[in-house]
Amino acid sequence: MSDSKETYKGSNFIRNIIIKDLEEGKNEGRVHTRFPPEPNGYLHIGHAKSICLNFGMAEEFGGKCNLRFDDTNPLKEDTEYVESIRRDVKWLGFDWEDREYFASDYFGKFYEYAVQLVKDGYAYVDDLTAEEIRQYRGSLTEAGKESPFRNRSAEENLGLLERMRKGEFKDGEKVLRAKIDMSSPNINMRDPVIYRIAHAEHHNTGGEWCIYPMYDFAHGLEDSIEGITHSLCTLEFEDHRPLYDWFLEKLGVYHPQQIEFARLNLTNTVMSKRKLLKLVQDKYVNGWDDPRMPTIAGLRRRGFTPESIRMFTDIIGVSKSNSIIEYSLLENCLRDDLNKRAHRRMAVLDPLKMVIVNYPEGQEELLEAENNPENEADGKRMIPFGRELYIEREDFMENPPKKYFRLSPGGEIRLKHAYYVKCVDVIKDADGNVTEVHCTYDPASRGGWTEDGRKVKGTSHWVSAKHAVKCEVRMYDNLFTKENPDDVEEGKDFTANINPESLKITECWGEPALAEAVEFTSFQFMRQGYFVADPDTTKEKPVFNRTVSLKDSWAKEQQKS
RNA sequence: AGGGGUAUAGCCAAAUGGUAAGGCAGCAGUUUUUGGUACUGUGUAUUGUAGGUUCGAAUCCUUCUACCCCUGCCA
Repeated sequence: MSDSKETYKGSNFIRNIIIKDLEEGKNEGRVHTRFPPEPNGYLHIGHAKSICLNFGMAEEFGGKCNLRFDDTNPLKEDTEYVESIRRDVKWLGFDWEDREYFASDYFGKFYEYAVQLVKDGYAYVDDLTAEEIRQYRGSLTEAGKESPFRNRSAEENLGLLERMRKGEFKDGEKVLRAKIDMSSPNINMRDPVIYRIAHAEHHNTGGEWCIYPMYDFAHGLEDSIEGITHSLCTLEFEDHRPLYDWFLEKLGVYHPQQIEFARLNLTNTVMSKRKLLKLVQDKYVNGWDDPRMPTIAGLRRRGFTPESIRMFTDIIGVSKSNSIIEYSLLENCLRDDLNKRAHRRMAVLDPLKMVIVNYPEGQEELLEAENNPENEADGKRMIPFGRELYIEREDFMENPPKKYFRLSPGGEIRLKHAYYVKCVDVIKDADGNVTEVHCTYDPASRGGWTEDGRKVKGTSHWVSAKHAVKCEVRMYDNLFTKENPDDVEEGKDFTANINPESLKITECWGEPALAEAVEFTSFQFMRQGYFVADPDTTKEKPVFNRTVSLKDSWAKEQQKS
């Protein structure tokens, strides 16, 4: 799974650290990572970066990578998300074998740790309200002040904690806090809450608990419990690290090494779970797997392949500087992969009728076409040809500009896999719009080639009018018009930048084989782009999503003038 | 003087004191039965700024600047 992929992998600071650790014999030569999502939303391309990094490092150094659900907040989590996360990680091509864990597996252990902290005088039960705790915390520039409940005895705290656990208090009535330093310049160290009361059903533990650990308490400890050697996380947790270190040290347990890296940002894309949730809930898109979403499920439905996403994460590298990757780089990786694998088909999106005037009426023939010029093993198929065809409207111009080498009056082009045709007449309607082009074909050019070495520069795709199947085509574009979707006027949010033309539903006329397309199969519609059969597809009504267009140097050429 | 980070070409990014890799984009070509693909060539980078140390600095020291993150009983 990693031959050509290797060439994209550059050096990065995390790999360098691991190599050094290995050389120094740390962790008995083990490399053990983990991917720790909270099951409160669908995974997106940013998570893919983390997944590829964590599983990739483990694989590269003969180590292991756990899948662990960080489900410490029952109010936000759901098994629907657990299932989608499993599916997405698997689809990306990674295997956590039997190492699927949940933070909730460790609730008992966390509680013991909390008791130990209380006994050792490192944690206390606080009666302050949430609002009061906030006020007592101080600000970025001012120290906080200590809670009046901060100096309760260990015995009293122990009793209170036990009663919290038994459900004797209401939500928010009390919390357990770490006793650290209310004047620390690092706000995370100002006696952070480590347990809160929530009489809520947990997706995994049901009604067993009514107190739940905070992420900051759980995270370092679960890594410790699992024997994680390299705990890779994003930059915003950098100043939480001293807190994790504090718990680990006070509890005297195994200490994983946390290394922070920069999140992935993409142009014309929002990545935060909050914003993605809003897009789904407010119906700006049709669900988490809408092909315009940067979710793994969305990308999959759009026609992305796991290989292309992995190639992308290899190419972009890993560092600590905030960066924004051009979306086109992702598309490039996709094209690169699909070019090698997608079978070619012909489909006409904007049809113009072509009549081959010297082709006998009623005659039909089958012409041979390779499925993929990049791979002979993909075989061939037969395509019906007849007197009446459809070609792409933009492949004909009555008064062509310079450098245009498609069809024009008197000109000759090649119909891909078929014949050379010469335009002999143009039919128009009353308004002067071209409705048909009449051509003659050269029978000696069968297959799209002649022995006389004649130069025919233009090649058009086509479809037999009689045999073509009508398909629905969903043309997707960026969901946001601006590179930075958050670039909005005062008082507006990112939804103001949603591209009103991010989805255009239209139809195309495809060669007959397209009616048989199986969902999630990608094709290159020749000279157009890559398209994938949507799950909505049926034999009666095939449905394709445009994954990405082909590069179009002619369009670029035209833009210059 | 709150704390923590980051600055290398349009976008990423390597280089750990030895004289600035690579990819993408752009530009110019070659090949081509996809204006696709493939291939070739192509960048005066004052390495954010100003100093310093050194035979030698993107790397070490100091100054300044810009940007990102942190005041959830979210993760």
